Amino acid sequence: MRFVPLSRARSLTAEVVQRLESEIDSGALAPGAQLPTEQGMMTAFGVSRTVIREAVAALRADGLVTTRQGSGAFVASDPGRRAFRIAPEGLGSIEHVLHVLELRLAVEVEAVALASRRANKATARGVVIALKAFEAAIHRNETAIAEDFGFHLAIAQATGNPYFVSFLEFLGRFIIPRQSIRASEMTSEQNALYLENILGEHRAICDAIVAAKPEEARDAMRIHLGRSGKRYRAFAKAN
Amino acid sequence: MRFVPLSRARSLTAEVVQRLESEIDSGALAPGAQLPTEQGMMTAFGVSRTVIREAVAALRADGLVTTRQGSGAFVASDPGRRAFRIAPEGLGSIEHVLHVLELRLAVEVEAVALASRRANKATARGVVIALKAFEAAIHRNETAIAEDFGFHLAIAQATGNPYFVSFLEFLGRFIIPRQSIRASEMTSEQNALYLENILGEHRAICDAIVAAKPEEARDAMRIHLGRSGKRYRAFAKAN
DNA sequence: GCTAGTAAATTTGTACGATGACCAGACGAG
DNA sequence: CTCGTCTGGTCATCGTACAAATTTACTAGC
Repeated sequence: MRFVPLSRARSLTAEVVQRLESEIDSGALAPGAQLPTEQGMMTAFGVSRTVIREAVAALRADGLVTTRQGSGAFVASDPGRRAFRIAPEGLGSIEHVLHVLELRLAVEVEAVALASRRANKATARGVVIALKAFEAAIHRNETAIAEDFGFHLAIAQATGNPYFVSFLEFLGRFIIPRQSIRASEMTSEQNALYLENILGEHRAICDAIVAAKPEEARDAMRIHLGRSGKRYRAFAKAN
Repeated sequence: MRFVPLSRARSLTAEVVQRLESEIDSGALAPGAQLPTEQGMMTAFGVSRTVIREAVAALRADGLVTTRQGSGAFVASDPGRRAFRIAPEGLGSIEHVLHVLELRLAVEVEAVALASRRANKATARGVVIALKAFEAAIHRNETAIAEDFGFHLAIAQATGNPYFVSFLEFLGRFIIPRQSIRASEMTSEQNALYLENILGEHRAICDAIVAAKPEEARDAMRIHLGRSGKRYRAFAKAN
């Protein structure tokens, strides 16, 4: 018998947030429309002003509403502020991790092609330096997780498109923690071999970038991340 | 002369939120660590409890902290909950819009390849239906914006990877409003011609998917979105 | 009638105090 | 050592009050 968390007894604030969110999503509260006044919501939901204000503060943090003192609270007319999230609930499953990896592959394969075409001296140098840092960390017999990610980040920087950088930083939070297992579950020799493989793949990518060969870079990145997926799958099966 | 909002006169809540955010980002408050108590923060910041509670509610909505009644407020140990945002400030500039389009291209080019390989009967049918809906809207002489986006969404659905769907839905909010100009600025004939071009590109993509030819699909999508970028650039220059 | 200026009403922002629910640790009985 | 009980601390919710900003209504003047 497994005990489920028994209905959580969600807080009033969370309740109000969800109600208002669904009102906005359903279009009952159109963009630009004014929300009921705090007094109105107090009576409508039957809660205190504190709860209403915290709920509105949460929605404001999410970018769904804006408030103006003396005027009221309004549904954000700029629909852009809403955020992209990856629910951490399903992240335990192998399937979800691979799905995230697939999204990352899509972005990085294109990023490396852009980097090949557009890298200038400084950004290309950044990629080379990141590769060397990765190599040095391996030779110091470390897990080199940060350096690994740093290499990918350097590529994103070389695209000249800031969104690639921030998106990769965002996804990195989901990929990296999984990798951290590799230190605990492998012998030192296994780890070294594993990292040497990755280093070779990284080197191929780096060469393609400095040679300004987008198609080769694309292929190299696709191979690299494809193998990462295989490695993760094999690891997950082993546990 | 453009009047800037002169020092913003930010609310106390926003101030506290930013302070706490930087504390967390800098690592002064490590993941899992307990925040000061509400009383402590009240005296530390010199504000009332209302402000503190609203600030914490905002951070909680952002996923940075979790609160437990009777225990305290803690920095979220799961770093994954943080969201990916696109700041709407720079979105007026052409450059930023093209950068977003570039990110979208990366995701969609891969998505259409995955769809070609993995589409089953139902999802492939969804793509075809979306294409027909787009065509019908054009023949009804509409702007067909929703149907256009619907076609791309159907492809994302055909990948079987839910993250492609949600990410495209997220990006759609940034792309679509820009397109909406096309209705206001064009004559009916211009619009019809414009849409016929897009329809042809969509059809090529759809054909590649049902024929299960990933590489052709990739190329078709790359051409399609590449031209979208050109169209937007031309439009922006004209204004 | 129209405009400018002022006053009042409305609404959000902030402050303060009080009570209940919940949690963690101390303490003692068995 | 294990199990209740107690106690202090903390968040959740409630209520009231005032400040600040905006909107609306009104009034005087032309």
